[in-house]
Amino acid sequence: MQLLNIRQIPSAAGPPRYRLMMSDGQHSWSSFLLATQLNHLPEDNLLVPNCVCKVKKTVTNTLSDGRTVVIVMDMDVLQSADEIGGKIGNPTPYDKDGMFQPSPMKGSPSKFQPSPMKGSPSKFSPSKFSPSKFSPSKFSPSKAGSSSPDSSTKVISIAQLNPYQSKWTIRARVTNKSSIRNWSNSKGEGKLFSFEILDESGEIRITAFNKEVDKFYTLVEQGKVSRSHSPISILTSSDKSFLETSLKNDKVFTYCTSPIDISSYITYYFLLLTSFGAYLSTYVIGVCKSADDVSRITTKTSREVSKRALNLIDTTGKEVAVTLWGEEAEKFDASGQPVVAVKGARLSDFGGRSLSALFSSTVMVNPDIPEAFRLRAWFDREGYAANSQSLTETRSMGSGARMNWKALSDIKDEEMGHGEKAEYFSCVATVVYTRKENCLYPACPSADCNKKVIDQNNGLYRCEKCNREYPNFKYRLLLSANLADFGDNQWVTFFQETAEVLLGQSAETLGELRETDEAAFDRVFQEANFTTHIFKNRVKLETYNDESRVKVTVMEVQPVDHRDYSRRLLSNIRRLAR
DNA sequence: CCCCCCCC
Repeated sequence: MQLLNIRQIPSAAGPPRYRLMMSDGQHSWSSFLLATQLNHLPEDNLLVPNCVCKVKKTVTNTLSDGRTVVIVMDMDVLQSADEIGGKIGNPTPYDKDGMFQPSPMKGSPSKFQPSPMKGSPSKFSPSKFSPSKFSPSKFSPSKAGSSSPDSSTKVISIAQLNPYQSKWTIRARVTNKSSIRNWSNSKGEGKLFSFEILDESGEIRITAFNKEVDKFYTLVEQGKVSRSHSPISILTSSDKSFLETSLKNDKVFTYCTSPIDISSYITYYFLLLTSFGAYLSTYVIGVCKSADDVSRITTKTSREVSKRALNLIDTTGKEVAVTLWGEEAEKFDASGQPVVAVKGARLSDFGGRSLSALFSSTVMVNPDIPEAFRLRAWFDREGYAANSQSLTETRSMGSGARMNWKALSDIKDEEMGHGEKAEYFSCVATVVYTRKENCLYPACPSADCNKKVIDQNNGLYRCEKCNREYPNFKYRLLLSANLADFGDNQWVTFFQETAEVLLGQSAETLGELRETDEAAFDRVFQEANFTTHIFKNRVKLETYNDESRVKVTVMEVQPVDHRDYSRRLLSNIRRLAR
């Protein structure tokens, strides 16, 4: 097995894990290595991309979503990376900016089986990994002029690119090479071409300007021919943008002699698991649980553009907002909660963590890849009901996204509202009684005062709060009603706005009806009876004259999404059946 | 160094 890629999987609980991408030249597979097992590898500093490993012991776990995870319990490193990749890599441990911290050398050479091919044993002596080797001076720009990929260069995957590593090597395959383009503007003129490189973790665009066009254009053309699984190695320094990095004159661009198979498609990682760390470019796949309506915004340069945010959720229970732009935002159809894969979205820190699709991003709806089918199955079975934790905080969330679903019996059983603060919950319930008597009261007509006015019986109405009399009043609703669900019933109060939604009439209309057409007035209440809604409520224990009672106020009335409701019920059944 | 992708 050849180790193609190693990356640490952050986890809140339990030991850190490393995700290994292995290949035997024909197929590749991924597995996990527990950090505790790393310590059992005497030469774990050699466990770097491109090394050859012998996997000796594995255990297999089946996750709740049906996926099988292979955990490597014991393995040997048989060949170092530089023996395989020739000039590409050396057995260099990742530094702190990589994912992988070398543990102190415990040098048990007996376990390490040196390759019979070549390479002096001294190469693997502890001194090779002495701290001085990784001192900052080694990575200083002055050293960057070196024309061959020196041994200090880390071989990393594209997805591991981050702004804190100054020097790295990527083994990748060239795709999408452009032709040479000339430009001319106020800042000057020149020529450029760009191409993309791809490895098992991701893609990145590289641009060459002017002199570098002359130097690299032909070379990269050859890289394109290497589609037949002969990846190239690129050594370059990072510049400020990792999404589009450029080739520098003094950097080397060579071919890899080893027959490593880098496939032509991208593996979509379930990056929602993490908070994305330092990654700038992301490859995510998730179920589009919800999406905003498309909206038009005006940019700083006063251009109008369409945007739409999607909320993607994955099996980790994490959720993240991805913003689409322009035509992509307009034509996106969120119906049916499709699986969406986004290639190369930019990570933004808006709302904590959010993603923004770029010009160069690809958005795929229901892509034909195994991960998409797994996600679909997971979501339809249980994911829809998962209480996802969003990495993106938006203002509209708060009460909106987080539903505290309760049955009416829970109000008593859980003594809701007995604490210092009011509690909020949502329920699906049916109106079984509306108390139409005294549901309307004459209120102060001034804008923000809703105080009940006193009829002075002289055509004037007095407001105690405003301390003045008015020739008119406005009707306001204060409706008492009884809600029931399968287990209990509960008296609740609707104020103006929620009562109007429930009754489907404005307070003003109702006031008129009550005076002019009592039958029609009654009908409004009859029609509201035995209707079922989602009610969002506030519960608080209130005390009047030594008597305490729980008061439930309806804050919002919404129609029932039966699909969502049914799924939640099914999920509850499954949970309770365990 | 070209293009750039935006807003809350």
